[in-house]
Amino acid sequence: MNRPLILVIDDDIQIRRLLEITLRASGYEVEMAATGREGISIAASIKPDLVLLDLGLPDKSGQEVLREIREWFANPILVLSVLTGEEEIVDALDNGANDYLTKPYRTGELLARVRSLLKRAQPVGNLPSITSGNLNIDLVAKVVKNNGEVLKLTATEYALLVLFARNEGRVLTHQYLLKEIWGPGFLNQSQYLRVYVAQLRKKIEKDPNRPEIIVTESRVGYRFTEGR
Amino acid sequence: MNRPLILVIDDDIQIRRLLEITLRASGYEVEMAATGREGISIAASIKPDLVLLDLGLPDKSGQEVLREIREWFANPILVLSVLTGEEEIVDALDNGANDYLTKPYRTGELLARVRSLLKRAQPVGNLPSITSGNLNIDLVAKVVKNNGEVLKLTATEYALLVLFARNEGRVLTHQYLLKEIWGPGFLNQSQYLRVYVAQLRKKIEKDPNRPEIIVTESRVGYRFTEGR
DNA sequence: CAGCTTTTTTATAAAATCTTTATATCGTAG
DNA sequence: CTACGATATAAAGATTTTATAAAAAAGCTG
Repeated sequence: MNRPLILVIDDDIQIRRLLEITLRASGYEVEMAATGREGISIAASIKPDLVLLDLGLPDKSGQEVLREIREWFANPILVLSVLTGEEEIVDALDNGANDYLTKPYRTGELLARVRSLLKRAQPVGNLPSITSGNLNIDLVAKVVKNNGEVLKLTATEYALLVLFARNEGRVLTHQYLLKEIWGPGFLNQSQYLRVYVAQLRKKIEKDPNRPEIIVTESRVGYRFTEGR
Repeated sequence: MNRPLILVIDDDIQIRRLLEITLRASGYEVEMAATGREGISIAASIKPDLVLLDLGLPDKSGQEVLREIREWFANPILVLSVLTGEEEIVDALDNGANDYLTKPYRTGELLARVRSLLKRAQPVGNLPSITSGNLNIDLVAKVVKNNGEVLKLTATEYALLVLFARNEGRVLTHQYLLKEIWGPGFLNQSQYLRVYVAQLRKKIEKDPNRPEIIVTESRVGYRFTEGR
């Protein structure tokens, strides 16, 4: 394989230069972008193996850039953030960042993270089916089976279940779920979620009163887990 | 790895000499600076593994030096202060110091702190996860494990634990913790902090009555440490 | 349009979490 | 030793969040 191609999106020319030197010295191809907008368009044209994104961008908020790139970009994204940005980092991870570093950071650590991210083989979310515990979701036929028995789900229930199953083990926030299923205009309609989660539980849980598959994370969201 | 390089910034020649001897005898490289300005420029050129900074400097206030160095310097900074400087210490920690010692201090303690700060040269966690002692925090899934066993934490407990873990070894002031977790309007609600620290201890400490992971720094804050 | 399904809204009980209070404990200064 | 300020902790009280059924509205389909 060729030398991996890394796209650096950072508005600070100093940092950009430093990163370029460091990364090239470690055997990577490097491309640069100074703004979020530029970054998005370059990423689209060169398809880098990894994106290094500084969250403190001037034109678009780094989070927005992240979300936008993530819509079609599957390779790892490593974000840089200032030390104080606790919240920011959590948001970034929610928005699809694979890893993060806080500035100031050590060069060795940066390189190690980059290596580790690149090594990780693309899982690629294009599976024809998802199986988790007793549940099997055929994404092509759009059929869900529980212990081999076909479940009757409405379109919304199905979309929600697929979203959960694709993110097994991790907490999905109310916001995220609402945005993905109903759209960004529904961020405060958490009641929808409660209703649909209850319906799903009624159909997939052994004992809907003591849910084990879709677990509540109070004040945060829900977590889908199967197989302990 | 080489012998760690320590930069001592102190205006008192007596103390400087003493520190130099002590540190060299323990196997460290040592550089000296007598003023804040000098300290900054030396630090910039030699990139020490640790900075030992006396807050009572003549030319610039120690706090200023601290802030300035912290803009680009990522390695640990240990500050020295006189016993009465309660306020001073809190400021220093908020300005990015990793740890502090009050004069007069015992040599053994100084060396222990130095060792502990240096040891924490990130071995690089793989994914966005933090591991510290028996604790493992998966920031993506938002799962905390203690000896492999999943802990049930509320959102606030989780946020607090993450904040601690991301600043391992470092004293976090009450103010800082309150501001980060509850917001700037809660700076005087230190009781919240006590309650939640107690709850966390109950969940992660072997013996909550003799906490080893979240340690109280009376009148200042708390320190999260694992591995001594 | 009539009948069926699905989504959205409403209502209410139950659960979980946060906040406050009360009391005990600890450590230090005098 | 005593008193005081700071800390620890349980537990009560208040508030928010969640679960669920069921009614109302909206969509579909033939």
